[in-house]
Amino acid sequence: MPQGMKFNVVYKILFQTYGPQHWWPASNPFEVMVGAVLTQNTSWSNVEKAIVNLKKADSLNVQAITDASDDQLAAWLKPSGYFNVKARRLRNFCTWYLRCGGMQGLASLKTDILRAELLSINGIGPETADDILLYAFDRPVFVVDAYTRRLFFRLGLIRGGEPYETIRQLFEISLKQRSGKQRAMLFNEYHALIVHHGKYVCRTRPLCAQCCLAGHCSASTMRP
DNA sequence: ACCCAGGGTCATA
DNA sequence: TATGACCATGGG
Repeated sequence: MPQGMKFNVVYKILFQTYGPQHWWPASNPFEVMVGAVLTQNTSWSNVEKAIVNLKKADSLNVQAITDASDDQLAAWLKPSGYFNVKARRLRNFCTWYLRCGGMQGLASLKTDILRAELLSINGIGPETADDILLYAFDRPVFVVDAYTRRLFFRLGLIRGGEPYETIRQLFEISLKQRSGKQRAMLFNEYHALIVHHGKYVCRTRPLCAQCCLAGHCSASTMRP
């Protein structure tokens, strides 16, 4: 079987195993963007606590975050870790968001331009930018994260150490034959499935057969 | 007590 | 280009 075809097969198996995931877990695009920054190298359960803090203060919006003091912002973000860094990154993001005219102005940009704009923000790297492009703007961009690298290394479809951009393009080239909207929907579900699967496999055995696909490993720390 | 999590920046070679 | 230090909380 051609290598490119295997990326389609893996999707099929994941979907048949776990079913649709309804991602991103957020109620609106701005909340997606905030969550994308807060979840950098951080478990989602910790991010949720910070999101709750912002909501309780009625501050999960550009204006409130922009108006808040550094100390106040850091206090809300505390449970998500790296709170001083993330407070600065969230502020950088909000400044950019307002300068670009909010969702209205940003939605009118072509994907390449929007991606370059996001990457110009200090604190927004490739994965965070792609989370935002895919889950807040419905753009057909594939998100590559640590789970993606681990799974596809185990499946023998990548070497694991490739640059982010190399792996992203591998997915986007292999997953073709669809319209932009259909691609966005596929990429959305695919990444969500990879993360879901990744939470239930072990991370200690580099080439654990149980962790490749279908079936959970006895060495997993998080069994369903 | 230790390991890790839905990364990114910056300094250094 | 490619490593390494650093950021910090909460759950297993």
